[in-house]
Amino acid sequence: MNTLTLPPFAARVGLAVDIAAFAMHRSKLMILLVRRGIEPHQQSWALPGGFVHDGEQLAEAALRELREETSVSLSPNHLEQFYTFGHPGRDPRGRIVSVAHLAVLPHGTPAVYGGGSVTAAAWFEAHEPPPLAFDHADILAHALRRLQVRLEYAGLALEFLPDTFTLPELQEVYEAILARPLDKRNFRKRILAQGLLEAAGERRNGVGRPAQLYRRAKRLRSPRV
Amino acid sequence: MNTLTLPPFAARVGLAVDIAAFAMHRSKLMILLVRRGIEPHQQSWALPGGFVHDGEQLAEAALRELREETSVSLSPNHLEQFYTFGHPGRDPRGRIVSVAHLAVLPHGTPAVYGGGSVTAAAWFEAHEPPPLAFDHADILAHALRRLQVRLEYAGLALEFLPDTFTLPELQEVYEAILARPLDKRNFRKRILAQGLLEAAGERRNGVGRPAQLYRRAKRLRSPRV
DNA sequence: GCAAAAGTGTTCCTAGTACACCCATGC
DNA sequence: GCATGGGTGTACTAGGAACACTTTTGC
Repeated sequence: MNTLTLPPFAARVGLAVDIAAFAMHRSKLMILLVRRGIEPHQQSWALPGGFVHDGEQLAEAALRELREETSVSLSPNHLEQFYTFGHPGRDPRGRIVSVAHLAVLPHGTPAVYGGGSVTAAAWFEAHEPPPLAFDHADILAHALRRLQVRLEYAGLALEFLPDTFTLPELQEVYEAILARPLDKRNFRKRILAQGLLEAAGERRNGVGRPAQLYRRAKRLRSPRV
Repeated sequence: MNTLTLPPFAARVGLAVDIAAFAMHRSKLMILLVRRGIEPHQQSWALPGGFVHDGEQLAEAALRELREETSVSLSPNHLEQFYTFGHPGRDPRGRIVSVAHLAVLPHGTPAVYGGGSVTAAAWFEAHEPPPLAFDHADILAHALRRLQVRLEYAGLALEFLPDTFTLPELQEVYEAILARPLDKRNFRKRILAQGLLEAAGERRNGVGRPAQLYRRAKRLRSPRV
C-alpha cells in the first residue's frame, strides 16, 4: 500500500488534517482546541488534528482525530474540507501539508480530554481564541469566514441546534457566527419564508411567554450546487 | 530539507498540484488539457499538473507545471487553490494527494506543447471535455462550479479579457461561464452600476457601430455599508 | 402588577427581470 | 439603403432593512 515509486524530485510529504470544530454555548460561538503534549509547540493550544493513516480518506482521518484527541463522541452534523495549507515552513518537522476541515458539532457537546498526544481539550470563544500553534490562527480565521458564507447559503445554522429549537435560539446562532445583531422581525420573516421549518409544539422556559418549537421540515430542500 | 521524522503510522504521500486553466476563445469557455506521455493513463487527456518539489509553495508548483507542460508563457491573471483530492485509490502509483487549482489565462493565450511528460497541449470546450485521466473529470466539474460562483462575487470576468474591452465582449465571458444567455440591457446596467469600469476610447470592428471601450477603473469602489 | 421573553406588520428602498426599438458604421 | 453590431429605458416584482408595541407567562 505504501509502495510509492515517484520521480526523485517529487516531494514526499507528511499529510495531516486539522479540524476547526464549532459549537454554540451560552449564545456564543465556540471553537474546540487541544493543548499539545509534545513538541513542537508543546503546551500551546492548537486545532485538533494529526496525520492521515495509510489508505485512509481525508474526512475519515478528520473524524478519527477529532474523536482521539477530544473524546467527542457525537458525530459532527457537518464536516467539510475547506482549504489546504502547504507552506514549506509551516511545521519545523519538515514538509507537512494540512488539509483543513470545518466541523459543526451538536449543541451541548462537551469537550473531554481524550488522549493521544494532547493533555487537554476545551472550548474557547471562536472570535477571541488564545495564541495558537503553527499557522492555526490563520486556519481558524479561514474557517470562520467559510462558516459565515455557508450560513447565508445553506441552512447550516440548524446543525448547531438540537432536533427541536425556538426561533430566538436559531437567531442566536446566526448572531454568534456573523458577530452582529439581527432584527428579530426581519429574521423570523426571512427564515419562515424559506419554508424549511415546521412547528413542533411549544416550550415553557420558566418565566416569560412560551416559545414555539420548530424542527427541520420533512421535505428536502433542493441541494445547493 | 527532506528529513521528515514522523510517527510510523503517518502516511507519507506524494504531493501533486493539478491546474484547471480557463480562457476564452471565440465566445467559448475553454479548458487547457495535456496529453499524457507516460503511464498511468498514457495517451489520455488530463489537466496539467505534477509533483510539488521540495521546498516549493503550492501556488509556485502550479505555475511551474503550467509552464513546463504547456509552454504557456503568460502568467495567469488569477490563480487560486480550490479543493484537495486525496482519495486513497485515485492514483494507481500509490497515495498521491492533489491540490487542485483554478487559473484564468488572458485572452488569446496559445496552447503550445511544452515538454516534460506530455506529448501535446490543447484547448477544449470546458463544458464538453473529452474523457480525462484519473479523477480529473471530477476536478474539472468542481472548477467550473467554483468559477461560476467567483464570477458573481468578484470581478473575475475581467481576468479573461485584455486591458481594454467592450461590454459585449464582457457579456460573452459571463455567458460562456454561466452557460446561459443574459439580457443585454440588464447586463450593461448591472455592470456599469458597480462602478468598476471606466471609459477607454472606442473601437471600430469593421462593420457595425463602433463599440465603447472600457478598462478596469483605477480607484476602488466604495465598500457597501 | 410587573418583570421577562416571545411574537407580530408596515413602509421604504434596492436589485433583479422582462421586454423592443434606435444608432452608427462599412459596403 | 441595407446589413451588422452597439446602445438605450421603463414597468414590475421580490427581497432586505428600518422600525415599536402587544401577548403570554411566572412570581
